[in-house]
Amino acid sequence: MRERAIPEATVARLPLYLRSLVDMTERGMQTISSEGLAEAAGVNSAKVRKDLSYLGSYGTRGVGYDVEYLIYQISRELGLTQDWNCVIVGVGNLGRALANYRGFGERGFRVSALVDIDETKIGKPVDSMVVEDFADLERIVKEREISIGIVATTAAAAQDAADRLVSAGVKSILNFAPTVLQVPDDVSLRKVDLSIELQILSFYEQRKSALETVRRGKRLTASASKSTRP
Amino acid sequence: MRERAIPEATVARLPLYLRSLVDMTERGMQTISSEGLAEAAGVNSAKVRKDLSYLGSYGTRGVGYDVEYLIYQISRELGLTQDWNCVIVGVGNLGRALANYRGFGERGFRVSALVDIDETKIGKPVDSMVVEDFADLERIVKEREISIGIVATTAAAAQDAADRLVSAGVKSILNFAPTVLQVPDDVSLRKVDLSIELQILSFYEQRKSALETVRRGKRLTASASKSTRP
DNA sequence: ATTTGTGAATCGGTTCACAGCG
DNA sequence: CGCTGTGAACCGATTCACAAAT
Repeated sequence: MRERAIPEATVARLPLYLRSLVDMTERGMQTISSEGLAEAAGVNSAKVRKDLSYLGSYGTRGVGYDVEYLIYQISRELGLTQDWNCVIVGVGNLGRALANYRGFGERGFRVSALVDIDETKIGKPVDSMVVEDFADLERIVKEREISIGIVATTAAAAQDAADRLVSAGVKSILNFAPTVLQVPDDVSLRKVDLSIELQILSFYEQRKSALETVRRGKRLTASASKSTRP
Repeated sequence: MRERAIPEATVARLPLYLRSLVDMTERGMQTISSEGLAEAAGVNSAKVRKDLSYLGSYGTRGVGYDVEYLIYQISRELGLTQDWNCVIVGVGNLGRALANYRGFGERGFRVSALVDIDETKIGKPVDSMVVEDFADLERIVKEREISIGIVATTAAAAQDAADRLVSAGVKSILNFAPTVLQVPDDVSLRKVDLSIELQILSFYEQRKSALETVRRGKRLTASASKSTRP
């Protein structure tokens, strides 16, 4: 390999490899095979080899990958050799939990500001920080060189939060609010949506229960569903 | 269409459509085109039509989809016509925030138990519940017919939490701990990993900064990276 | 002998484009 | 005429399988 453009699917797995590799150094391992790394990361070894080949030829045939060196290369590729300043917008239950969450400072993400619109929260301390006014977002982003915005507002407030982050120049947003956000093409947006994850689990769980019911011979009334066509 | 096997990618989007549709009824809309639903859900209309076609032919050509009817069909497909009991394992910052999170009871997910190993937490109230002993997990799962386990422990404790959930008969697990969990094939596992999401954003953010630097003519020292090969 | 790196085959999912239907 | 439903074409990602390297 050589030359740019790492597939998105690969980018999404690199942090997983990185975590496994860090665990491995902690257990004193010097080298690791694609097979071993695959097992630790919960993927298969062909995927590991192909993914790593996009970064360069960093393995040694017959031996495997040097753990330390691979950590360095993946970190560099992911931009983790520098720290990133983040702002959490919305200091409710979730915002507070995120602010308190140790171990995402762990990989160079620093929560540099907490903002909210609620006047009763502004000025109050949360985890050795003080909640600031959402109205000051632009200034805060510029002064503290914030590059990542974490949206932890209600669904209703989330689009406004995102718009303000974007106009303050933030180009990376992580959305925890249960709503679809619109952002310009040059802004990266990822979402974490608890209730969607639960609904996906529900789908497969239901399918399992249905299967179980059939297996017990209880016979599902297959289409007692045609009900109320409008 | 007809006959089973809805693609995974489609299953993952159904909750998104459902949410948009619910918003639409609240705004009094009776019917919606694939184009309109696509816009609301942040996807394209071909995808909407193909996805919905896996559920059946629920649209009307020349008109669109009946909002209420589609809500019913998607809910049924996702297994949301019944309630699901959940247990949160690990009552730290995150576990507490999840316990307090209103609006995932909203779609029929009921937090029926909070458990932890920490004796100083057991017996204490959290959001109108009392933290129970992790040791009693099997009994609690059986008694309350819990089908979904939410792992909000530390990385170190997560595999044990998952193992115990599995042996208690739980077949759906949502993992918030920053570690890869091993579960049997018949158990559905989904994960929410804050720090991985941030690392993915970091990758694209870095790429943007690099591009910006080049654009300013500052020329990136392209491979000042071959550094410390081992 | 072992394990990487990678073309080639394959798979799942997306998008196109239009026939079919209201 | 408008919008759905769907084959067909396409595309990105996964897996296979093996030659190359040590």
